[in-house]
Amino acid sequence: MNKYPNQTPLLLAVDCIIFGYDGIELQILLVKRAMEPAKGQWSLMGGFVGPDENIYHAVERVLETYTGLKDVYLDQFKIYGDPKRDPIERTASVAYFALIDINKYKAQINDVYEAKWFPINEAPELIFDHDLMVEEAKARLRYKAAFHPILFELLPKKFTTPQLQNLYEQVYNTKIDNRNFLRKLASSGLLIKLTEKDKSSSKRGAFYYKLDNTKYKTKFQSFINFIPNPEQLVF
Amino acid sequence: MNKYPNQTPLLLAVDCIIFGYDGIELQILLVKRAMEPAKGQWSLMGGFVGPDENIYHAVERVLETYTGLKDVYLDQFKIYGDPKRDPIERTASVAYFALIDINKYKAQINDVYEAKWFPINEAPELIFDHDLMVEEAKARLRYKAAFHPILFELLPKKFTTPQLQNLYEQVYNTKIDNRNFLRKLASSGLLIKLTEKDKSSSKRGAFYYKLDNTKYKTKFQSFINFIPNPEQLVF
DNA sequence: CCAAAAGTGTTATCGCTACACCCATGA
DNA sequence: TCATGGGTGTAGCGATAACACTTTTGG
Repeated sequence: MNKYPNQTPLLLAVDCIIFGYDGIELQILLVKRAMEPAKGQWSLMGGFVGPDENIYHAVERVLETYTGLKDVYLDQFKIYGDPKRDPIERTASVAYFALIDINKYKAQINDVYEAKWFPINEAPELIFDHDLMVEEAKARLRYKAAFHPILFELLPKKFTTPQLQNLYEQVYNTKIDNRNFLRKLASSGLLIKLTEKDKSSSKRGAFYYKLDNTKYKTKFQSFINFIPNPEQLVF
Repeated sequence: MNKYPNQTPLLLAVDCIIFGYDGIELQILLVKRAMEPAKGQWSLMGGFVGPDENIYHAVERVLETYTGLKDVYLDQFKIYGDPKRDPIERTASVAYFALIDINKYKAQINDVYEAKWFPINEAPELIFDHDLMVEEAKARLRYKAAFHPILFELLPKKFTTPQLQNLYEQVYNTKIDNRNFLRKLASSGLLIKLTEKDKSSSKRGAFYYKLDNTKYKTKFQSFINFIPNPEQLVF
């Protein structure tokens, strides 16, 4: 077939900012880059979009390759296209943030890739513009999580409300009044209380909850304000 | 310099969904495509990202070429990358929606391009996946405008509150109680009342207002809920 | 004087925030 | 028994939504 004349093509890639939560801190998953340039330096997980492959498929493939996970929550938040961002060849990169259950990942650890979780504030310097991507991904995560219950994606099937509250506190770097938080949570109707308790972090134990998946799906589009005074959020 | 081996490059383009408001309806600006394929069919305004050109620069260039306008409100909302979306050659397209003052555009009319404003619900069928882009741009516009005062970008320097309310009603396809609307508007502090009246749409006349640009900038990041019950918005 | 659009107040409800103490348990 | 983290209630405030009539004026 004919082509458009006089146009300069470029490479298209995807990069993932993969967030996880270990019950204490928000983490990101990084990998040691396996190819030149910058081989051996820390980087986001990414890959080129293949011929005949659509972009979403490419991210899913990259994620599965590096983490073994499918059906992960993914949010395409920006494309980075500075002509000089990759010194080897012009490459535009579609950035996604992913939210995964860190425990599911652990089960799949794959030592082919040198991958490592880092607490969000202790991550090493990354190649190219990946540090910028991480910053912007964090901002977008905050923005979106202020109104949509996406942070549940970071938790295991069974979790406790203190865990959940701590997660919100980590993401927003703030203290939340736990009575108000639990009231909002209850009124959201998203949680189902289980009879079992988690005794690992206190003597009294905290009840496990699970997501009400039906309500989760129907309420996902709703704006639920889990964060006090979200006016300051940058987007 | 060396290149990445075995990667297939593609073309990168930008497409703009340009919204305008004539005081009555929300409109989009379309153009008759000047090249094959689909020459002569209606299309969004777009163009290829040049070598050594960053993406944002490309949109700005495209917008200025077609509308004569600079410094337009632009929001990059998605990249469309289906391998078959352009039948000639694989092209990924970064979609932006733009909000412009339709009067400024009129002053710049440029008959080199066959461009035409269409009421949003009376637009013709578009090429490729442009209809999908328009639908998704509308959804994003609604989403964002529910919390950020971006719709002011569609109005001329001087405007009346009935015009503004009608704009919100058009965008959300709903009736808004005007006492509540005006109260929210007043409490936002974004408007400065002028002494002049617009008599064009009523005998009594409606006061003109202008934006308080300082407050607009500081409040832009704030969430201002101009729409009752925004819970249903899709994003 | 009348039609047509602009402009104006009140009330009830709801959701949010601030705030401090008791409970359960293992060690 | 005590240290630790889990869990609970209330009151005041502010924002929202529902609701209808008066004002202005050109024709």
